[in-house]
Amino acid sequence: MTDLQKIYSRLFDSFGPQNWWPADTPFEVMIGAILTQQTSWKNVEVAIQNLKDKNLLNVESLSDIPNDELEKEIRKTGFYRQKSKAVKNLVSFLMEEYQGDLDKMCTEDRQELREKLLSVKGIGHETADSILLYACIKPFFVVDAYTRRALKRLELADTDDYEQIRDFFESSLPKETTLYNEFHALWVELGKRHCKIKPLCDNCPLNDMCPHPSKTE
DNA sequence: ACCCAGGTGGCCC
DNA sequence: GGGCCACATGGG
Repeated sequence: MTDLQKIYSRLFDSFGPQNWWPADTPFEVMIGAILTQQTSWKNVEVAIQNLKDKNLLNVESLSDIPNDELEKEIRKTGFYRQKSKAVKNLVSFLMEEYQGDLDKMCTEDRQELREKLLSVKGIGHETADSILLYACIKPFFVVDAYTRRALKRLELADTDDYEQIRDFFESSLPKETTLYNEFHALWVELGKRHCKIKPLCDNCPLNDMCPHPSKTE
């Protein structure tokens, strides 16, 4: 059993299945992925509900809505001017490349699709991979800040580079979307429980795996 | 009055 | 290829 498989087992046994992404449709996943950038999910839920209440959570409406009106709906998620532009950029991309058809987007070659998503302004590595994994169900491992900090803490990775860490996961684990899905969600759950600082936390399922569990800086 | 949150892009060297 | 920085609201 590899270190990563062991960690996954510990997290799964402690926190249980996370059943991500919390959304009703793949389109909702994509918009949520942008809105949750550097923002707690609680605030994103409000914004998503605002959009749903006004029947704005679809490609056509978000294509037509003026930027300042969209900003109002998503204000609570922070960085709302940037995120509003990112959402508009994404729906423009969807319309131009796939006539607004998400299924069409997801049938494209996975590497090419990733490159295209990354070329959309406002969509970076994590957002692109979140869309690929949770909206298109393609095996890309999503790496977030929690994951990087924990890997470094556990001395399993000596880099901060996103692509290297993603490659580490993808080459160490079976290429299963359900595994990638749960694993990333479990890292986030670990982070939410404040297991990100040294020592990871009280009752953290990974504490005894830390190289220096009682080191005091 | 801090610090952090399921990041990203634009600079600079 | 890194190291800063602005971006913005809400909750502890």
